[in-house]
Amino acid sequence: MSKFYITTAIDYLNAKPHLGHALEKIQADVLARYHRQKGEEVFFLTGTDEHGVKVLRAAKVAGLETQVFVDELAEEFKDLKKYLNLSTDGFIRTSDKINHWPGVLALWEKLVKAGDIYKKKYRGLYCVGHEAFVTEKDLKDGRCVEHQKEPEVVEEENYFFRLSKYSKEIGERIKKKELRILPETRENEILALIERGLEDVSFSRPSKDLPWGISVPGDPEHTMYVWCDALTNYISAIGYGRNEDYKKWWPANAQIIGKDILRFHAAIWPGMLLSAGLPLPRQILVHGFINIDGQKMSKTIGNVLDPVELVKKYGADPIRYFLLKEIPSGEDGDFSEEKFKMVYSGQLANGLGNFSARVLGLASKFEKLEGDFKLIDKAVEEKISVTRKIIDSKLGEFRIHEAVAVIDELISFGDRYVNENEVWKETELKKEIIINLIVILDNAASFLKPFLPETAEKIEKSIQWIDEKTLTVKKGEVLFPRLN
RNA sequence: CGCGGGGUGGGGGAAGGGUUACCCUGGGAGCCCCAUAAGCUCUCGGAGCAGGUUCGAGUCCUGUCCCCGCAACCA
Repeated sequence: MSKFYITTAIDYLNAKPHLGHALEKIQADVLARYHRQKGEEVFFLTGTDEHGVKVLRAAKVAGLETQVFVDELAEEFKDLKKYLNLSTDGFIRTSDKINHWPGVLALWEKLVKAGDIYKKKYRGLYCVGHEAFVTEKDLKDGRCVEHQKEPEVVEEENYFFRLSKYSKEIGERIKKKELRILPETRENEILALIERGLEDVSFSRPSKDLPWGISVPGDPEHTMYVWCDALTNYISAIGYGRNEDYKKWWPANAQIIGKDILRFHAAIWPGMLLSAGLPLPRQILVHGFINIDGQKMSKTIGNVLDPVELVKKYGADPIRYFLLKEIPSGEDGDFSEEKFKMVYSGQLANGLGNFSARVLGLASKFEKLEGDFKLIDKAVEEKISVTRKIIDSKLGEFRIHEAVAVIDELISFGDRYVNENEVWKETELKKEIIINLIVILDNAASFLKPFLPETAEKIEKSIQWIDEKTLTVKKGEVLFPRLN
């Protein structure tokens, strides 16, 4: 049995989950469920990134001890599993000293042994207000925009990782598709960046500035910076640094991330893996951002949407459906409640829900349906097999929205089939047709399972097989009640 | 300034040199009544602007206007 290891980015704990987090998790969940359905052994990982100055500050603002703060927030991210109906197998937290830290320390040592960690002096503009370095763009007339203070030039010594050494190798692996990056525009983007040559990256911060994190082995004056700390979660979670289980799962078959962190995952992370002598992930799938009513989601605008609220209001499957179908997998998309309602009533209530009710209603007129469910209409058989093929290929290309669209098309085909055959007339004589319809609905449910697990299950429960040639049907509840 | 993406019927999206530009939604007409006042058929309606390449261009090129991202060591 082949394995399929899929990860999402770990979420940074400076705020609670928003709709964008939900999108990524749901996309990953579809792939995880799909591969499970194919009979593969799947491990689906999510988690949280809990270190760094921003977390420290957010905790302070909340008036909580840092660990307490992250514990509480991490719960909210964990809860997404329940609300969004995610089939995750693991959840890793970077503050987890038992499961995560050993992997981080082991990897750091590996990089040291490879001769890729070195100390270097760094000069930068330090803003006292920020308690951090600032860059030119934070300044206006030589002063920090936020604090109206002139930054000082400060020099400090940090550990660096020799990423430059792996620049060429990473580029080649990507070009050879050993490390596949989808969609292609993202691959082009990262290749262009790599062509220019990757620079070494800073791997630590002085502990006095960053007390919340993992200390550099043998040098408590320094704390690891995010790269080695956070990226390592993908292997620490499956045992790296603790046991040999990681060899079963690594390399990841798919790592789903947002477009904002492409560089880290397609450049720094592969560099670290190469240095440590570990295989690279097979593919990186990059999603876009969700706009709300055409506007960027932002705290200042105040349009940040809470996925949990939406799920409570509309249910997990409708929200999943919208995000999967209406947001193109690798691109930016738009969410608005108005648009959501349109899709809900058009596609879910009128489409899938109504079709299901139609077919189950027609079929339930028979006490028992007997017949040869293998011997179906050529056109129906063809439609189903084409649908299956397209789903397979679309999911392989990280085009989830198109996979959903093709299932919708099958439903639409079914609706046409009902009309064209005037199935409601002389029901007895139309038994063959109804059997075909059941086959369509049954297959649609199976196709839908990774996308809308709850709905698919409801449909499947309505069709009760007695044996290969006999079934009874009971009309279930309304799948998608009308919104008003 | 630079780099990247984009401007498609009233609204939202898809396709990416080749006959009548696809889907959802909206307007109009008809069919049907099994179903969640759902379904089916027909119909209305479209490519920012200006050029160019080509037998043929939403699709390639140039210019122009507009929109949106990114600018990796963001400490």
